[in-house]
Amino acid sequence: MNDKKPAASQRAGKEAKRAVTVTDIAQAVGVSRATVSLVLRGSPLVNVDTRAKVEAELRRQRYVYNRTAANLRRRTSSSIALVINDLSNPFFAEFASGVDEALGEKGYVTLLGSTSESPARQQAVLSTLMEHTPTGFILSPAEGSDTQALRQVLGVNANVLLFNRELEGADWDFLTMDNQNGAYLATRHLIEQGHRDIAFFGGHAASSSCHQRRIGYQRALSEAGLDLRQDWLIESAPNRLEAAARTGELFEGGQRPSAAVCYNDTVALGLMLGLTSRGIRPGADFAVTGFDDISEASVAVPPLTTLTADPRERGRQAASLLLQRLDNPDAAPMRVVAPVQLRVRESSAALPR
Amino acid sequence: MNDKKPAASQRAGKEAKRAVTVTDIAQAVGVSRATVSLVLRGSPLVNVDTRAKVEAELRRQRYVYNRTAANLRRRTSSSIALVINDLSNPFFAEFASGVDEALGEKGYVTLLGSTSESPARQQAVLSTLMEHTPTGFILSPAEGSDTQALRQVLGVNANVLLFNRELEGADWDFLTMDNQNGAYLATRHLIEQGHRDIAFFGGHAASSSCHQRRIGYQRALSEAGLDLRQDWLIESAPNRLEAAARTGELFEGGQRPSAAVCYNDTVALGLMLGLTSRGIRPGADFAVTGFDDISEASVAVPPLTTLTADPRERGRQAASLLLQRLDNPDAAPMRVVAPVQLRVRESSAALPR
DNA sequence: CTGAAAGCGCTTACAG
DNA sequence: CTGAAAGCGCTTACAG
Repeated sequence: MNDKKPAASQRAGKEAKRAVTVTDIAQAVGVSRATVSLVLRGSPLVNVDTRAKVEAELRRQRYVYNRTAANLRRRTSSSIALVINDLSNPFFAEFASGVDEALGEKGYVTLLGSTSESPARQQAVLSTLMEHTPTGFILSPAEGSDTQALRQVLGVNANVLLFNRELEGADWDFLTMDNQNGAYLATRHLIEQGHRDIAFFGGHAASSSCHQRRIGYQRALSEAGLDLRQDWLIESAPNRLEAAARTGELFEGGQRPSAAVCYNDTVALGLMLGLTSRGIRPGADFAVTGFDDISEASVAVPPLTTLTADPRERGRQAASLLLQRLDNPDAAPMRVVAPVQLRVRESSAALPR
Repeated sequence: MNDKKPAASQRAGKEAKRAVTVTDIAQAVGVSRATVSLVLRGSPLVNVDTRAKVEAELRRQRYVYNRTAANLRRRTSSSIALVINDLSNPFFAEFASGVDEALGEKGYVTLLGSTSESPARQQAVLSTLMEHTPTGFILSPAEGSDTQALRQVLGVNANVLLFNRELEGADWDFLTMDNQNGAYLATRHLIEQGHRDIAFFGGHAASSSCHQRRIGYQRALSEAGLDLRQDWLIESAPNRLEAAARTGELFEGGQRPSAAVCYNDTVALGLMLGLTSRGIRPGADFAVTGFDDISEASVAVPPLTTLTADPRERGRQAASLLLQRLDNPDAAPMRVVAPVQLRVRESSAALPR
């Protein structure tokens, strides 16, 4: 039990008006509660007339099915918990929207949780959600999550689908963008535009997605016979402010890059800010690519070349993978890599020589 | 009961591993279930030693509190339903984020629902959510919602907070941006920039927020001694595409406006697109203002002058208002107007004469 | 085809 | 301070 949290309030009214129950309906019609229950669950066993009478009474009394009670008795659940870092990130908002949509179609309700990238809050949120007995979890783990601690709070046999961030030693299902290929595509695109001095900008090297993206970047470089320079691997928290602040690090060495593959769109937008404030025009003097295709990417100045993963569709996919898992609890963990497409815009134009 | 929806799956494993219950703990320790329950709920009645033994056993068996069972018995609920049109709208995503954050702090869990602006889907979603017995609803109604139908599905004594869209004949609590004052501020700002021919562009006149905004617009005009022209009141669905398509309607009359107060940012962004495609440069040849300050507003070309309402803070406020209502079910309906601030950017520059 | 009984996991008077 | 009993609203064998 969670001892920090107070709450849980009485239903409206001093003396909570009792809701209409199967008992009320049964009495009114003159049948047993079992019969009412069978009608509710659409059993074919019930006599047509009995069914009709019960259904009429159900409507008359405006009966509302109490699914939580039914779930308790049946030892099932009709909810799924969706836990993400931050709904105000448009990528995750789209994702959440897709999850909720797909779950709703299957009769599940979505329990929401957000962690603000804090592993501690994540533990607290998951623990609270567990008390509501969701059938499963769709979790985009906070950076720095501890797999052990997660397993602890989620229990051994929980149905969990990890999204976006891989976890050391976790044997849960995992859905990820094709980070490596995405960064590869972006880098190759820049090379095709004539760039030879290309940095990789932003993200935390420790995070699995940043790691994957750097590998793709590296692969494209080496395929083109270009050297990888350690001083052009620049880390930054994935927010605009820090990215802008770290812009200078690109130009500290003797040789200066003419382009940067950025960890994601937010970082790329920050970098463009940083460039502009130095009098370097993104898209004209310096090429930039992002990752995610958030809605701001297309309206940025210049519009941002990026990789699109269709987050809403990823959400639907995540939901569907989790539901598959429910039907098949003993199957081996799945690892699904969703494809990613390059969206070329003006931020990655060829530079005049 | 909802007859369209199937679903609700067994817990993991062919034969669902029984979860650890108070009974298990009670047996292991050699006390009654009542005592375990008292320990769980932190009752001071329990002997210190007994408590310690129970708590140790709770940890040892990794007991997880089943709050849904407790809620059933106590006739309470610890969830609140949040129903919005579209999570992928950044304004609502921020709002949802604030709601969830504030509810979480009070020990509530958020049930998510989205309607895609469809009243029919809204009914279905609300009906499903009702079966999960949430304590209350935070609802941003779909356009064209039927108050009667809503009251029907939500029941008489439901705790409901309406957000953003007023509903004819509804006596639920209502939280709204200051639409009227916002549009007034935007219009006055354009007048101060030297504009005298100002249109109001976008939104459905039937929607309450559009209606309010038009009133504010009108008030600013009349204060400045400017005439209201019916042909400069142009409707458009609040999406970018339709707004862009309707751009032409601004220039059909003899006299052409030099500026437009737009229903919201999305419409303004669409209008800017429409202007550009006609060779009219927004911010240089034609001034534009929006409403909402979505994240794209600041990175648009040119950056969009708009009204900011701090949607995350509105979310927190909505949560807090609903919780107030729970404590005070018999108070009169509240009507709360949240202030709105003008954010001046380049899209509303003074035009060269 | 229908009903009586037991039970999901918890809590709450009521005794003692 | 602790336990026995009843019950939240539902469902599920089991009889008949």
